[in-house]
Amino acid sequence: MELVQTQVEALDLWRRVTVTTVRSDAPDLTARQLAVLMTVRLQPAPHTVRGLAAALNVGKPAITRALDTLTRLGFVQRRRDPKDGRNVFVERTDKGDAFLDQLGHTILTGDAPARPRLELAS
Amino acid sequence: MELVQTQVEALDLWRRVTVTTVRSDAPDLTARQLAVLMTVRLQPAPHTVRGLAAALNVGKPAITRALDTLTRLGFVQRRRDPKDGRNVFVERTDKGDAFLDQLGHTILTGDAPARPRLELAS
DNA sequence: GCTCTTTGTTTCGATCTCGAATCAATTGGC
DNA sequence: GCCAATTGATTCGAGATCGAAACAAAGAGC
Repeated sequence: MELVQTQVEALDLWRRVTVTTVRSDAPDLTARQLAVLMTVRLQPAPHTVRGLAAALNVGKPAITRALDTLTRLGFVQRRRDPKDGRNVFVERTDKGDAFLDQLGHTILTGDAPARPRLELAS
Repeated sequence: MELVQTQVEALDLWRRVTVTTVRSDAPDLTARQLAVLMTVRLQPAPHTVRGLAAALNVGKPAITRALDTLTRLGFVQRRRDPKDGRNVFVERTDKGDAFLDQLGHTILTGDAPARPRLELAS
């Protein structure tokens, strides 16, 4: 059960996932924002603004702005380094993890995200 | 040789490709722009503004703007329907195909795009 | 021929992002 | 203690994008 073998299959997988995210009501993240979010989730901690800027080859202000957006969405959180007050650690959140889990599910299965429409029902 | 099996592997594949595109000097396309470009490339022709808007579940002005950007980049081209002057067909270009081929290569291999830095050398 | 419908584009104000430069806060060297 | 270096945030003007509404052009129906 191979998910992708050829280049066309790889591109079509990317297309299906991209179209699904565009169609969904989930927030449309920039490539940079998504790269930050996934790096924080999948790469070993700790993550600093400087480190993320170096990893993504962009300026620090770009990281700060991406973190502003991701924090506003509740997908990551900032925490001051108690040892060195200049550093800011970027940490995962449950909401960010849920967003990425949904994306992973879409990549694997091609399904649109299960709609959390009834969250107020309980 | 399975490329992705688990959700974490799928997400990490997405992360590597996203980070590679962010780091590269290739134009950063919006998710919508990329969805339009891939749909034009991978789905059967013809493609109209209205059809793309329906497929991606966005308004027609959003498609027009995405086409403006993609046309400016030379990644797609517009052509009037000779049979019905109201329709605009969106067609592939060599440059758009090359961009997507590079993306497909990155997805399959994880490699950064081969730099076309020496194109003036010949 | 005239009107209604369809298709794609443009305008509008608001919001967001960008890179470069500047700023504020903290730490380290001496 | 004091000054330079480091880190992250902020400002600035320019440019891009957004959704909704208004618009222009072409075709369809009668």
